[in-house]
Amino acid sequence: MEQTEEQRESTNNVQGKTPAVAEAKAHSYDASKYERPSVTVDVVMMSLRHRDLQVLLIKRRAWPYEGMWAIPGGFVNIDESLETAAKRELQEETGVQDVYLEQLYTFGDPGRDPRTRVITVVYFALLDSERLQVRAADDATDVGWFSVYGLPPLAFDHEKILQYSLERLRGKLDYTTIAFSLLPEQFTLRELQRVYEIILHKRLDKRNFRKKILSTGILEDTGAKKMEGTHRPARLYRFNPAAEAKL
Amino acid sequence: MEQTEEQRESTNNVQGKTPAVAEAKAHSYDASKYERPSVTVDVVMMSLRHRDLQVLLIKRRAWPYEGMWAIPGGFVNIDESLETAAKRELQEETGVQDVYLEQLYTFGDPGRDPRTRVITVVYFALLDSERLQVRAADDATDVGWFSVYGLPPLAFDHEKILQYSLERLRGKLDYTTIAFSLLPEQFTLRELQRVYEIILHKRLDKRNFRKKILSTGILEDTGAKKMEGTHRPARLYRFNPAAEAKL
DNA sequence: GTATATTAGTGTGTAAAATACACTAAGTCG
DNA sequence: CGACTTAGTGTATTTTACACACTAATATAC
Repeated sequence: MEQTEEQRESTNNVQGKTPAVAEAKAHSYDASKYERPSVTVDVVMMSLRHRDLQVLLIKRRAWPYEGMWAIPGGFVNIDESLETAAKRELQEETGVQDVYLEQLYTFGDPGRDPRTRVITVVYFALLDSERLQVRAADDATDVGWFSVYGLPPLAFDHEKILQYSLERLRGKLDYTTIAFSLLPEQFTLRELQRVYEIILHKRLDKRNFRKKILSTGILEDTGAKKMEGTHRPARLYRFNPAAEAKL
Repeated sequence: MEQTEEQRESTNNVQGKTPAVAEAKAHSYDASKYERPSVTVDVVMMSLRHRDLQVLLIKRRAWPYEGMWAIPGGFVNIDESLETAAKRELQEETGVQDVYLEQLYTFGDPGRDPRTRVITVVYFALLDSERLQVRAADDATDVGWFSVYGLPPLAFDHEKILQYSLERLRGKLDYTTIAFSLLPEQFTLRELQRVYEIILHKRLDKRNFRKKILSTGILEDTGAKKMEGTHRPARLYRFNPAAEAKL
């Protein structure tokens, strides 16, 4: 579970790559032309933790980039879809299922992994902060959550990938319902606003925010209230998928 | 040049796949786990022809989907980047270079090709209509341009891919300068408006359109005029990349 | 039980952007 | 020089975005 995509890869190379090359050469073809790249799936998993947008990273224990942090990933099995592979990664790393998951981009520059040609299809997942707390104690030796606003040095081209993830997330915020996937089923308007503020990394006006969200009809008042702390309790809302189109 | 991605694939399989499987089996591993998928790049090439948004397709000459039309594509060489592979495809099919090119999406469902596992990274290209006319006579036997609004039956999941291409194109129209890549260096405002109208598939108000485009400062008056037909000549503009940010 | 602290919740006026809409200008051709 | 055709222009209206400050409801300390 703490292995990164690239660690597993090297295991694979020993078995998969060499015979193909040998066969190609035996037929006097250009070996490089018929050699197949490895295909992996990396999953950028983001969640809100401690009022911060954080990403799950894994510490590498072998060359290259030994000791650096990396986005978790693994091989795509020959008979599973890319999305299934991504869900499997997600399950292995966080134990969570049924989260928001979308394909982000495919990175495949020949030089990105010094060992062999690796094409990696990157997925992007958003995890409900509440369900995640359960596994917080699991943050043991070499798996960790990091603020996207203060990342450690990253292996491979993973910094670029996280940069791109953040851009995509921001871009989709106001014409999709992506923000809801970071919250539990019921939430207050202030909590929703905080999601937007953390992702956009700027303050929003409370009245305008509420006006805009409520006018779409995408929220449903549960009738319940959330009491925490020594102040007025807040209404709890629920996302109404029926009104999805309105955003 | 008239081969599709999948035709080439079958040639490749004979050489690449078998040895890897044999090796895996010899070690008593699950063969499917270490078998590598093929990776191809498909390129959706769109252009404006005869006041219509058209896409370049290739007719398949072999099983599966024999006789059906498909998006052109080919293998990614082991030492070339995905984008380089896409440019190579583009060059092979149209002879055109320096066009707008972006990565669209990666499709990799195990069942999408009945012969073997193929993961295809799809790129999306927009070609300047003018430069293309030169090669119009080239539309020989099994390469053809088709209106995106009246597609023939397509092989594989290619209809879905074209659908997605069109969505992406529309989505990017008004916050990028993507439309300019469908026009020659100099063009009239009416021609630009026509690009928007054809892509969005609806009429736009002439005055509002001009107001909006000109207010961004993204166009530069060349001073020249375009005279064609028996009516008032139109100003010729040029895209000003310096003002790109303003859209 | 009342004062204090803390967050929830609400409305209005102003500026900017999007939309609807019709006539004059500059060419060609007969 | 009249008829035809496309280029080019402005204004009023509606909609949307933005700026901005007070009251409401709870818990706690005294």
